[in-house]
Amino acid sequence: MTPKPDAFHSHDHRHCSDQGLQRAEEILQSRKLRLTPVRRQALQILLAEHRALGAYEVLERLAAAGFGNQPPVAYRALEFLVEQGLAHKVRRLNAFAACMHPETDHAPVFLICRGCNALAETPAEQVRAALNAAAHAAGFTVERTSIEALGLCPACEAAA
Amino acid sequence: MTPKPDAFHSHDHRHCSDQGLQRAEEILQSRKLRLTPVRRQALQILLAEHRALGAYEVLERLAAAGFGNQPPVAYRALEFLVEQGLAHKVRRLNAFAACMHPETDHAPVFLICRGCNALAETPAEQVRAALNAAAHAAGFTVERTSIEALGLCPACEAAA
DNA sequence: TGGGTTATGTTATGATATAACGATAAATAT
DNA sequence: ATATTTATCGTTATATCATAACATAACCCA
Ligand SMILES: [Zn+2]
Ligand SMILES: [Zn+2]
Ligand SMILES: [Zn+2]
Ligand SMILES: [Zn+2]
Repeated sequence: MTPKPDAFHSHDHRHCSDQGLQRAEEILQSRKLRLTPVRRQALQILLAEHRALGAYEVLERLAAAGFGNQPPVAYRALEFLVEQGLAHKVRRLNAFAACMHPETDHAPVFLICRGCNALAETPAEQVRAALNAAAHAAGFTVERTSIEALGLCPACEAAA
Repeated sequence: MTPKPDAFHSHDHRHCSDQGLQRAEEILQSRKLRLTPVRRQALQILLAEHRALGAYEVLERLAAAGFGNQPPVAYRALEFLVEQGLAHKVRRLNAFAACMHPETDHAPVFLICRGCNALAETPAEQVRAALNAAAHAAGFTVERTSIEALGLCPACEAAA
């Protein structure tokens, strides 16, 4: 079978980026929230790469684009994007990544390549279902999850 | 059915703690590695509670027990314990917890109560299997995982 | 246009983590 | 036993990640 285009396979990335922005606009409009210039720029910065960026990395680029250059500038924009499900925090990396399907599937499962730093958000209903089942067996009520795998993407695995 | 005794249910905790230390000794002896005084004390500090402790929290207690009081003292001991599978890092909390079954089941799945900070390590073969399957479908080779759920333990849920 | 609300810039500080180096203790090899 | 090597520990310094607090500016809606 043909592999789906994802972070691990070359693809027309302009498409990811443009579509990401467009969806964000729609989503926020429907929620009557504002995609202000900093937020928009922060999202574009994240969308520009299929990898997670540290807050200070985002900050540098925001500053280069004419915005403030103090940490809260980046953290606030990122916090907003995360709250709205337009970005996620990758806990293993203390870093942030744009969400690749902001409308559905909102508890992300990440695959992080330690070779090239590529980050893929994989649909994983079943992983969440299994986690919910395990939690339920312990009488635990799940509110948020972090599910992340570190390893090698196909290309880096082949190279190794 | 009767709930298993775990972090979320009252139990003879002395047992957890004593057994944890004893297993650690056996495991390290079999690997010809040393459970030095700082390492032993760090493990006891983690074993004392069914919750995750920040490195600086551990450091305070190490210092109070007569060890050095600079960050590397704690970080080194914790790093060793984590490498040996005797403790885990809880990424959502940037904190560390003793492993509750150091011999088996070595990719932990954590349930973190946001009400009382209790932390349970739950056996979750199926969660890992599902994650491995999802990764495999993307051609990704999994090396390490972080699987964590934040929510409410039975007691806190009942209280809410 | 006034007045509440939301968002941004800025200063300062807090929290988490590691690099580097010298001193000490333990294991190993004569 | 003593020398040599290796692992561990203490300490200083610094890097990295994150937020509190407050002033200013933009937006929104009477
Ligand atoms: Zn997502
Ligand atoms: Zn890769
Ligand atoms: Zn216990
Ligand atoms: Zn609880």
